Amino acid sequence: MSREDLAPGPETATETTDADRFTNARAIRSTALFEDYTELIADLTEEFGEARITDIARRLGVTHPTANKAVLRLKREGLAISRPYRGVFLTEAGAAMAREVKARHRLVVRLLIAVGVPPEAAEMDAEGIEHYVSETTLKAFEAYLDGRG
Amino acid sequence: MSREDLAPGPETATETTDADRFTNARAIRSTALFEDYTELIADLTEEFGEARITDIARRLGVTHPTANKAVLRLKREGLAISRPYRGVFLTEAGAAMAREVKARHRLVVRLLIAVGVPPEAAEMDAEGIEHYVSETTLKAFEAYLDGRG
DNA sequence: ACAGAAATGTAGCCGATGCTATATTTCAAA
DNA sequence: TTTGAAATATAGCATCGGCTACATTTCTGT
Ligand SMILES: [Mn+2]
Ligand SMILES: [Mn+2]
Ligand SMILES: [Mn+2]
Ligand SMILES: [Mn+2]
Repeated sequence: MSREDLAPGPETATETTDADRFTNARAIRSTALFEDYTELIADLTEEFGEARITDIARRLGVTHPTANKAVLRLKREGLAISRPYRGVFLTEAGAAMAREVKARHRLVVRLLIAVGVPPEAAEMDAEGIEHYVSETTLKAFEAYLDGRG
Repeated sequence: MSREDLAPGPETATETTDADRFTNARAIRSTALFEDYTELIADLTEEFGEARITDIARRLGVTHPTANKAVLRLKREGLAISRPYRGVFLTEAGAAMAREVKARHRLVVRLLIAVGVPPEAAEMDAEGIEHYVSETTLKAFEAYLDGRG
């Protein structure tokens, strides 16, 4: 008797397994860093006209070699461009990601605050939560926030 | 003129910086895997009396060498114990983490559903979100859920 | 009791993401 | 214009968390 035989339940065609959920979370984890970088580069570009490696590193709380290496990956993925010893800029794809992430970030913060989370904690937790909020959940957040003025 | 001089604002003694938030998220990211493992090992132990590597791997959607290596790290951190070719068991510390994580998991799912997220999406997203919900936010979720019966 | 199947373990590869230490380049002050 | 400081780049190290391939041990059916 194998374990799959235990507690079979009346499962139909499609069913979300534990593995599906964990696999989904792993996939998201691998893109979360890019999301944070693009969002940050967009912010810095708006503030200063460009995103310098030093500023990226300081805002993220990492050393500049770490930021530099991450930017190399961003460039490799077509999300950013830069010339040696100069600022980093987003490509259209990178800018699109930044817009999408920023919208998600703000919505998550708003939702958290709406259900009673103190703003400081909302901002703190949102930095991690934002990456795991699906399109479906995002819509639900919007609907919830709309339905209260 | 350095950039710290720009937009200084009337900041007082303690202020949460962007770096603080990202550093917090990175710290959590490094413990999230342990949280999933301990929660899962607790589940399997309850269901089957022990947690076998094969079952852990299948539920997580990874290969068994991956699960095996993770369990080695769990043991190194004092969260689990096991003998060769035998099941994995949580230490008291591991069991405590499992209880804490499971409570957080359930509360996040309940909150998401309460604000209108479809149960399927709530379960999916919670697998990632759960790790980033602070104690403060957790309390707020509880208060919110209490105040609606 | 044994053989084959299943489970577990180990070796070794890879990329991501952090770090320190050390070049190299650019910027800014004298 | 020079030169020291700041910024950037690169080299090299470590750990984590995935994988495949292969070895070993345990379990199971005959
Ligand atoms: Mn983030
Ligand atoms: Mn963000
Ligand atoms: Mn999880
Ligand atoms: Mn969970």
